[in-house]
Amino acid sequence: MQNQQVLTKNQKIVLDIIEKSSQPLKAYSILFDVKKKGINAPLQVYRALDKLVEIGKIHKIESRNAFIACKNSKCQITKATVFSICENCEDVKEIHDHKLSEHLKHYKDNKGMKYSKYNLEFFGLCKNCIKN
Amino acid sequence: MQNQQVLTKNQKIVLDIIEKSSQPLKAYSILFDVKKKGINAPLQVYRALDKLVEIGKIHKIESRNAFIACKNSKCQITKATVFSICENCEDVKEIHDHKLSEHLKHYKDNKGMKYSKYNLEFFGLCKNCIKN
DNA sequence: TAATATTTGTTATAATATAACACTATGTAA
DNA sequence: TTACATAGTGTTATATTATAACAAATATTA
Ligand SMILES: [Zn+2]
Ligand SMILES: [Zn+2]
Ligand SMILES: [Zn+2]
Ligand SMILES: [Zn+2]
Repeated sequence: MQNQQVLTKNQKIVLDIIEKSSQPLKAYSILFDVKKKGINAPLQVYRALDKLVEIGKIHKIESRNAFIACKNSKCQITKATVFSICENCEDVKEIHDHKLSEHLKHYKDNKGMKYSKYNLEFFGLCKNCIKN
Repeated sequence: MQNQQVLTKNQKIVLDIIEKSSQPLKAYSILFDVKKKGINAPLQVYRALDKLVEIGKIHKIESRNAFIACKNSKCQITKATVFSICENCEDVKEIHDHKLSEHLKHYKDNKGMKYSKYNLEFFGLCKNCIKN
């Protein structure tokens, strides 16, 4: 199974740092953090990121050019991602809503397109930022 | 009403070129095209793009860093966008599906977030690319 | 073993986007 | 009309994000 494959050294280092963060990290901030572990160049980070996205260990938040770890085994297979993003504090959370994902997974347009993947990003204000 | 406001010279030039294209355009390709009209620098393009996105005349395809004209008056207000993207030929279409957008518009998570906007991108293969 | 594919390390560079600042046009209100 | 505020412009410089190209090292498989 793809998401159980063995990771290489660089992939492990990069994944580790993303998993330790509750919030999305940017490629060059990851690079900065992993320099002490022997990763020196952007490409080394981007290559690891590409692979980790491909196997579903992390997701890219497209509107933010940032990467967050996935904690749900299901979207690793379906490539179906939903995020909520606070436009004030930039807090990002992955949403796992079975009903919503079923709805989207089975969505068919009238153009005959065959979908294999989707990405949905909700924007707004989180509970904290509404109060303040 | 916001989407009927008068556009400035640069905004018109940039909008014009995006509206003439059926497919999303990238900022620097827009810049290249509008140089003959007196726009010389990236910032002039990006400022026009920002404004046009803000008033809903165009949308940004986040996963592609590209901009496409909106032909639907409704998403100019709601900032609710859905796109289908062919991963083979890169054909992009905006989807206007009332049922889907109602479903998303009224979506509530259990975190107390208040959403004002969403962007959904479907990826797959278009009719043509499936055949070939 | 040899062949094959994948990953790595490295330098250089491409592509995307914003900061800062002086200036200009436009609208609003004394 | 003048004063002020707001938004847009033109420009140079720079920041941020991402990939090309190539040689060397490592892992996979036959
Ligand atoms: Zn996930
Ligand atoms: Zn917030
Ligand atoms: Zn639209
Ligand atoms: Zn296609």
